[in-house]
Amino acid sequence: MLKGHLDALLMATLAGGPRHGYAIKEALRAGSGGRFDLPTGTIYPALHRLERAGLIRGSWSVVNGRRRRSYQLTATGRRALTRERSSWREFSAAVSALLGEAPWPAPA
Amino acid sequence: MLKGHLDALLMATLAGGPRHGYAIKEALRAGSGGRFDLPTGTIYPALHRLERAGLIRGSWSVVNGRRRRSYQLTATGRRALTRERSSWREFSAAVSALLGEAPWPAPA
DNA sequence: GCGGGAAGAGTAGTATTACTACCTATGAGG
DNA sequence: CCTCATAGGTAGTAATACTACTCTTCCCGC
Repeated sequence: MLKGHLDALLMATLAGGPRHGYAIKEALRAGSGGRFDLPTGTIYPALHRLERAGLIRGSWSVVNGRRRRSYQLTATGRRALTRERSSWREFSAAVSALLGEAPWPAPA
Repeated sequence: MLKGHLDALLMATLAGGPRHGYAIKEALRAGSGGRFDLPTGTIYPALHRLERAGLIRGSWSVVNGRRRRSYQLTATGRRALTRERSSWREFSAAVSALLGEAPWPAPA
């Protein structure tokens, strides 16, 4: 369960240049040390969602007789990724603080 | 949007001792610097869910003519919180790494 | 004595999300 | 020929956090 941060991760894989869907899946798996080995049923619908939202743009090509859909970040997507990054930093800092061992004074 | 980590946060507020629902809400708001100011429509159903799952136990009391439901962690809940903490550490480390500025080599 | 806000608990219904389970096709290697 | 990896996809489901509301009591200001 990626709990709402999937979009950011997908966009992050595209920050270095276009990739096709399957390569995104592999990049996510490799980059997370195998922790995020997402089923295609998670990846593809999410990509379609991002495309509908105008954050990424896809285009068909054929490589070795296999059709591929390559995605790249749009300008909007790039801005969204920046926002997502800082929002993640804030969010994770807050959660980490709250989850820390001793932040909760004994209630009155 | 707390994206699946709400349960862990709720349980964390109870790690220092029992609290009633509204106090949990306030603790979360204060402890997050106002970032997690959750509506009661998020808090209460989540507490009921945790209670049904046996992770927390609630009991009614009356203070100043107002009825209160105080919750405390069960033994199971305490173990679950420990697991959630380490799962969060793993998860957030992985996401932070993937979201970092330069982890994505230009695709072939 | 009255209105409004804070304390306190709750429900109903909704939108989104990531999931399982499936289907299709090609190329390479045994 | 068969299977695996590559590559893309859909349908349907369960869970989750949300909005929007209800109900009550206490306290403070006017």
